[in-house]
Amino acid sequence: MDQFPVNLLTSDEKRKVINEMDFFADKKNDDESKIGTGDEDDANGKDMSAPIELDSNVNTGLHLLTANTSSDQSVVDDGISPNSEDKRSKTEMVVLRAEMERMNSENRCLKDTLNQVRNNYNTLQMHLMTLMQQQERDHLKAHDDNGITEEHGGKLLDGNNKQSQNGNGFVVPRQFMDLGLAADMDEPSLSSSEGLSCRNRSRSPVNIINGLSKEIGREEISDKGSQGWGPNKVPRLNHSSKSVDEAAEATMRKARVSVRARSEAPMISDGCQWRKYGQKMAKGNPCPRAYYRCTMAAGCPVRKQVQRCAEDRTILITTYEGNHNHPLPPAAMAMASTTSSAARMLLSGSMPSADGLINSNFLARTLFPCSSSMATISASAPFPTVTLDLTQTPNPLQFPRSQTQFQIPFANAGHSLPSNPAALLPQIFGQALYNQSKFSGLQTSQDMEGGYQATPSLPAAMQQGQQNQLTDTMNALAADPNFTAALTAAITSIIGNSHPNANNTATNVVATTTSNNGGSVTTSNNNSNGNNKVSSSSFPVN
DNA sequence: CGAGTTTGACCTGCGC
DNA sequence: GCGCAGGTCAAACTCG
Repeated sequence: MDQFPVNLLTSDEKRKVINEMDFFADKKNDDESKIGTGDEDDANGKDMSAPIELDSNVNTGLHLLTANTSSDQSVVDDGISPNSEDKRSKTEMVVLRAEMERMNSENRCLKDTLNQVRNNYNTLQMHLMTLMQQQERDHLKAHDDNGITEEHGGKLLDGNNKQSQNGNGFVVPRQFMDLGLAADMDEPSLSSSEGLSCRNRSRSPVNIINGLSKEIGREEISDKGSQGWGPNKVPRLNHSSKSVDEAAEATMRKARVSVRARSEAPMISDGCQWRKYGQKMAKGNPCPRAYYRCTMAAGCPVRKQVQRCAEDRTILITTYEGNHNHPLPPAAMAMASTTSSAARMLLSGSMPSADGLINSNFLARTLFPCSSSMATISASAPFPTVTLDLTQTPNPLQFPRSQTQFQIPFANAGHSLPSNPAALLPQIFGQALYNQSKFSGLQTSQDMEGGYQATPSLPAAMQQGQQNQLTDTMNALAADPNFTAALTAAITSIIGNSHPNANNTATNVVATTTSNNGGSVTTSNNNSNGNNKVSSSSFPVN
C-alpha cells in the first residue's frame, strides 16, 4: 500500500515521503495487489476501509518488500540494508504517521464534501428562490415591452417545448436558465454584479409573505392560516399577537405538495407517524379522502391527506402541508425536506399570478428535467400546490448521468425506485438544483471554511474545477454502497443525536418493500402504526 | 386500558 | 342569507 513508495526513500527524504505517498499510492497498487494488501485505484470508500488492514500489515509489508522481493526492490534494499533497527522503526513511524495524516485528510475531505453538498444545496435553494422571483419580474417586464425579450425567456417558457441543447450537444434544462438568467448562463460565476444584484434582490421571508398576500389577492396571512391547522385552539383565540414567524409558518402551511404514486397499499410510507383524524367524501371522487396528522411530536402542524385517484384507483394521492416542528429520522426527512423545499419554492414564485403556468413549467423542469409532465403546479387550487407525479416512472437512462447516480443508493435493494417513492424527491430536488449550479456556473462554496479540498496538494485546481470535482466526488460517493449509510449517520448526527422514533421509522422504511413493474410501484407496508388498517378499511379500493 | 380509528356534527369560507 | 364543500372535532368504537 502506501508504505511501498516509502521504502524507496531514505530517512532523510521524509518530507518527500509524505507528499509522494498520496500521488503514487494508486499507481503502485497493481504491484501491491499481488502482495495482498493493495486496493484498486478506486474511490475513497475503499481506502477508508483499508486502514485496519493496513495497520496490521504495515510491518509485514515492509519486511516483505524489503527482504523478499524482486528486482524492483533490490536497489532499495541496497539502500536500506545497512540500516539499524532504529532506522527501520523510524521509517515505519513515518509511514504510520503519514498514513494517519492521509486518513485525516481524507476524513477532512469527506467532511468538507458533505458540508459543501449541504451548503450548496441550501445556497442553491436560496438562489433558486431569488431567480424565480427575478424571472417573474423579467417576464412581467417582457410582457410590458410587448415581447421584445420574449425570445429570450418567453418562448422557452412554453410548456410544450423540449429540452434545449447547448452547443456541446448535451441536454441542458435550458428553460431553467432562460427564465431570466441569460446573464448568469453566459457568465459562469455568481460573483458577477448580476449575480450579486440578483442576490440582493432576494426577499426576506417577511417580504415573501407580504408579496404573496398582494399577489395572491387574498389574505394569506389570515386567521384562517392557523385556524384550521392548529392542533390546539390557542392560535385560534390569539389573533392579534401573531408573530411574523407564525405568519410565515401559516403561509408555508398554505403551500401543499401533492405526491401521486401508484400503490396498492393504502398509504405510502414516508417515515413519519400519522394519526387519522377524519375522513370525508370529496366531491367528484367516489373514494373518501382521509385526513392525517403527524403524531411524532405534540403540536406538529403537519397534516396530510390521502385519497385515491378517481380515474385510476391504483394511484394514491398524498398531499402534505406544513413543516415539522421536531427532529426527523432520515426517512422522514426525505419527504419533509421535499415538502418544505417545494413549498418554499412555490411560495417564492407567486403561483396564483398569471405566471403560474410559467413557474409551473419551470419547477416541473427543475424537478424532472426529462419529463414535462411529472411535476405540475396548480394555480387554480385554493392553495398553491405542487403535484409530483411519480406514476410516470422516468426511464433512469433518460436522466442525466449524475442524476441516475443519485438513485444508486436506493437501488441497492434491486429496485429502480426507492421503497418510499417519495424519498426520491429530495434527491431530485437536490440534483435539479445542483444541475442548475453546474449549468449556470454557480460557485457558492469558495468562501467556505477551509475550502473544498479533494486533493490537498491541488488547491489551485480546486478553484477552477470545483464543480467538476464535486461531481466526481459525489459520483464516487454515490457509487459506494456504504455512502448512504454514512450519509444517513452524518445527517442523523446533525439533526439530532437521538430521536426516539428514528429507529422505529427506519425500521418501517426497511420493512417497506417496493417493486417497480413497468412503472407501477407496488408497496406493501409492514409498518405497525395501524394506518394500514385504517386505510384499507377506509378506501373502497381493491 | 391505551392507542388509534370511525363517523356524525360542527365550523368556516366561498359563490350565488 | 343560504347552501355547498372542505376541513376539523370529539365521542363512540375497535383492537391488541
